[in-house]
Amino acid sequence: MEMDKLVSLCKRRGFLFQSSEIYGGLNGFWDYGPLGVELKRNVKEAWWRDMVSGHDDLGVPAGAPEAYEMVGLDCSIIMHPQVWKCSGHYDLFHDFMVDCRESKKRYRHDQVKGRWVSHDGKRLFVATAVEDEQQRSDVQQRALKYFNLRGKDAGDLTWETDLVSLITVTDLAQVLGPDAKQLGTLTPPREFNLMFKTIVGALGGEDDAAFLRPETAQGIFVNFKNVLDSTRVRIPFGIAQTGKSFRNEITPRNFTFRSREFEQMEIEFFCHPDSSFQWYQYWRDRRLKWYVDLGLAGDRLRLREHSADELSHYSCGTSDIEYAFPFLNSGEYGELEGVAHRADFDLRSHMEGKLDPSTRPLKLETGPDGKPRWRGSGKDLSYRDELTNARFIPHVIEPSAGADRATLAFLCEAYTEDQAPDENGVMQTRIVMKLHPRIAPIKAAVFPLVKKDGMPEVAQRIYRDLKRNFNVFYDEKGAIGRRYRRQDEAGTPYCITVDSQTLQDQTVTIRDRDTLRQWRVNLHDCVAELRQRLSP
RNA sequence: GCGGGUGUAGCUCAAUGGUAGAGCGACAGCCUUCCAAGCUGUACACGAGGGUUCGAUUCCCUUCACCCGCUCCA
Repeated sequence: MEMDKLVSLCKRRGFLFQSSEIYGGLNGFWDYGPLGVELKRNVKEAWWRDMVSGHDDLGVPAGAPEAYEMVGLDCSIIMHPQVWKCSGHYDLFHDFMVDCRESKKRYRHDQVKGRWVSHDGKRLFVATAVEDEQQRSDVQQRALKYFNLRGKDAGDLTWETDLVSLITVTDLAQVLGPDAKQLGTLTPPREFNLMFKTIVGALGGEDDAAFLRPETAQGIFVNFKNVLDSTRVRIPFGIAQTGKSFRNEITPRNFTFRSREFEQMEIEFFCHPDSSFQWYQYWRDRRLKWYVDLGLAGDRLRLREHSADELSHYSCGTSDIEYAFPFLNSGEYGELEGVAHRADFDLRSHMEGKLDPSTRPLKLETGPDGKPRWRGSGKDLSYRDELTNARFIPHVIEPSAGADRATLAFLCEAYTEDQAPDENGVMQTRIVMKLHPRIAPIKAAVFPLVKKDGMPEVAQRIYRDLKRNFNVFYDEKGAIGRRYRRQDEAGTPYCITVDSQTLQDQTVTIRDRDTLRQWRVNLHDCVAELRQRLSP
């Protein structure tokens, strides 16, 4: 499937529009149209129902170590700035970058290392961005090459310093960039604010800076104690939240896949450290199955377990649920959801202060003065087992899904072109969105076969009956075939048609979107018929 | 952020330094007894800003957006 066909259909039928389109659009922002908003709401509602409100707190789900509870939360988008300092986002999202005008490459300012060297009265800083062990040899080779010397002449070079960070260099004109052949090709370091900054208070200045959340998860961690104190939940349990998050992506791309404003569906699942790996496996498999059950079956969906060197030091497992989006190259997958074992990193960070994720066991990150880089809340976020009186900091499993990415994947998977006969029996190309009935924006359309003989009146009564239960659509205009095809493009799974036989025996036809099969049911049974077919 | 490409009606596309045309779609009406192209009619567009010019949708510059590649991000 070519992506532009789907993009065109989304625009044409009102699934997705570019944000602020009449003003030329805004990079990285998208709007959901009348069909799109129904689809995305259905995706979020299916997630909430399947994970939270419909969860059976008493039973042990297949694959789970034991029964568990689920509760929800909806926290503010703007939180105390200290939240992001302790979570690590503040440091991580404020990188300084330098670009190379010659090689067109971009580097993190603090990660570029190099040495001052001089030869024949010329002095320069040879920079490198290769891995630690190879930095010295890379610097030497490139210095020799620059001065047009052979390897055996390495002794002619005068090294003024050992490897130092590019941060220490003020005059970029004397720098040989990591992939450059000429001097002075690096731009001055520029700050990348990956968190959206805003001001709290009408008279606020820089001291009142706050951030739009880059993830919903931190709101759950900072409310962990509130939930414990107000709900009687006991470990193991999960807190779920859906909501908007914001990241100032450098390169928004690929339709809605990488947006600057996006919606997440996240669970933080709190459990005992001893059973955390079993819970990680449960959530990984459970979340994959959710996508399969809603229609993402097949090769385009996969679970990818992160390799050991990809994992954070504190994590003993992370998996991505990925989908082979049509805009990616063959063999490439895009992340729909990450299921991460986060151990006690987050709760401890909000207690003690920002932890250094590269330490094991985790230690507080300290500044140049030896004091904590960012102070935590100082509140006790440990958990006391009321049966054993044991006190511990829970470990966390985090299934973090993108609502817009899931919605986009469902759209991509649903887009189908097949052949269907026209009124003369000639096969015509048909565009049909084969969305799972649970997430389809319109559940059924009701038509009178023709606009006369009392058929519209009967069809309207059926429409009103159904409308109390489902989002259904009534249409009496034009040829019946055209009305069917319109609903195919909207992804409506069923069409109910009143014909002349209805007037005799009170039955109507129901047409299946995917098979084009039709069968008759009594018009009073339409609600029951649909309910049975739309239930999870 | 860099390089390349693209921007004309809701969608897909055309033409032109002298005031834009088609197909599909939409709407109104007619006709239609089950899978889009039967008839009549209607509405709707040169992404934005500036420049050159008597005159710019067309040429130039800037900008915005989208696509491809790199980079980046996770």
